[in-house]
Amino acid sequence: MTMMAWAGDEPLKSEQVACSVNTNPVVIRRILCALQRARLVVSQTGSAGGSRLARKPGQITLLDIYRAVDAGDLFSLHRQPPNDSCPVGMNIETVLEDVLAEVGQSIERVLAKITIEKVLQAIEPRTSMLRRGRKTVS
Amino acid sequence: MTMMAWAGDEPLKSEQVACSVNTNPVVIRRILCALQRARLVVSQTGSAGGSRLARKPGQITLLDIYRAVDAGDLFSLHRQPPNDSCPVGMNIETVLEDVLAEVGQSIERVLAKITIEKVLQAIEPRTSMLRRGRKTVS
DNA sequence: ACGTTTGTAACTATACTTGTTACGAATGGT
DNA sequence: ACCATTCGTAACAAGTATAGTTACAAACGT
Repeated sequence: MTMMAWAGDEPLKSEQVACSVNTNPVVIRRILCALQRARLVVSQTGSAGGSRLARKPGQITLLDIYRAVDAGDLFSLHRQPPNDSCPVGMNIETVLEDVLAEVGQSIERVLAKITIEKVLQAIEPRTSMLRRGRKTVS
Repeated sequence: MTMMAWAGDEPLKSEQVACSVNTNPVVIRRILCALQRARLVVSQTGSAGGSRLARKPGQITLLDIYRAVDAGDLFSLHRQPPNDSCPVGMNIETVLEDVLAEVGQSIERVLAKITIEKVLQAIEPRTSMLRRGRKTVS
């Protein structure tokens, strides 16, 4: 996402992103699809195709991305349900669910505060001189 | 841990805990070992052996447990390092590390507030009448 | 001395993530 | 209209992580 913000209006090919993260283009496209479903990016097929941000970097938070990509099962409890004959196991789940909900909210509050624009600004000092389509600092 | 708090001074066998969570005793013992290294529980071998809490339930927080059990890599970045030829990928890692650190701290603040005693109290209303060694509510 | 329980290693099974290949559909350039 | 290019997606292989299992030595109480 930061790469796309950095690229501005120019659409990025999955190939380019993949190369940057040392992985396969299809892996990137899979993630891009999720981001597209969440209306965070727009993609286009064809020769001049690629993906770019659907909104300004200041309008996209890490929480948006987290929710778009997260399968929802990051925090889960038992894979095996507890034995009903145990009075503690019987009732612990609801308590733990509350805790996990609190943790989840706490995470989301942090992520909601950070926009792609901020991330971009944090790395720009080191990259601005390489940036195409911008006047260099000289 | 809540089971042990519930059991009080009586040491719990890994077999008992395993049965309650529907898993194998060895799985429990593995976790118990980590908790022991963190000085949260004490275990004893032998015929009257088992594990019990090393401190009072009010002195053990979920953060203690989280740190004892957590392998530390719950939040990690790239498994493949980014390609150095990408100016964004080159610098994004430090920024993302900061974000993850913030998220981690946020989680820990939540967990630090919750003690085993609180968890026990939250489930006690439903289990107190079954409790051995306590006078029943009648 | 004996039965019991922990601690730990070694191995298997299962699930999940990532990587890869393949191909149809959409798009823009010529 | 044709063609190279790129996305979207399915199908499959490979790799990784977790959980479960078996086995056995060491520690402990009676």
